[in-house]
Amino acid sequence: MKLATWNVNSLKVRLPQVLDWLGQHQPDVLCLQETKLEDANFPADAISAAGYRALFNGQKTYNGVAVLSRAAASDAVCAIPAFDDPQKRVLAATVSGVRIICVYVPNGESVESDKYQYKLRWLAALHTWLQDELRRYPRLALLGDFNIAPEDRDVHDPAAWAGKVLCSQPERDALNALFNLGLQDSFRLFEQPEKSFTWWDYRMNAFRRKMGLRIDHILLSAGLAESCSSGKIDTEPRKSERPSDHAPVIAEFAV
DNA sequence: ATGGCTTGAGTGTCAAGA
Repeated sequence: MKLATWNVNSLKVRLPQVLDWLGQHQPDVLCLQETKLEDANFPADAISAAGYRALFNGQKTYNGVAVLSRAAASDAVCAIPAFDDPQKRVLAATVSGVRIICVYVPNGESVESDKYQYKLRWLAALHTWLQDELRRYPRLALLGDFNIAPEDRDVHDPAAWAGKVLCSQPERDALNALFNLGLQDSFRLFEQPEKSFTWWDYRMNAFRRKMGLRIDHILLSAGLAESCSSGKIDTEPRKSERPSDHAPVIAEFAV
């Protein structure tokens, strides 16, 4: 089974690239973040014509997530239970016996911001919910834009980013708490090149200068991680005209 | 230099991203 996640930064703008990518890579599941579309405007017909079913949970202007799958998806959940949040950042569903949880973790803005406190509360609620989900679905994948670089090797300039949002210790502690539930970072199950990132600022030619962060992840429960055969980042779409600032992340495992 | 791009909303210019 091939899973992928991609923060597209507007599905309206990136739809041609997403359709092209689906055709090239043929994933079983593609999770999208920052679709920035109300559900009424979701391009369901174009996705369907490409051979994919779609679940979507969106809003105008900001946020918005979707799960595209070749096989049918069931038991969809569109929010973290018992966490009141108007922002559309979560979509869970079961595909071919695997629980897929697509997340767009809040950015946080800066460690001094109220949005940072919201991010930490959001991550604590996600952790609580995942304890339940893992009990119900031992074969589980948590995919998305986490807005957290797990370690200094996931940061182009660790000294400059030390303690800053996306790299701060409370954020890394929250991510480690997810690892402590038994989830594993599929990318780190394999030997990887140095300076492997998933996001580069649009400004200052950051992509060309390899000034990025690895903040998009595919976490696998033990049952899936043990049969994982590949974990990688596809930087090709970041080189195209009008790219998303994020690259797709891919993980494969035997079913 | 708190900027630099990109998107959406909306038609002037700002919020938000990371």
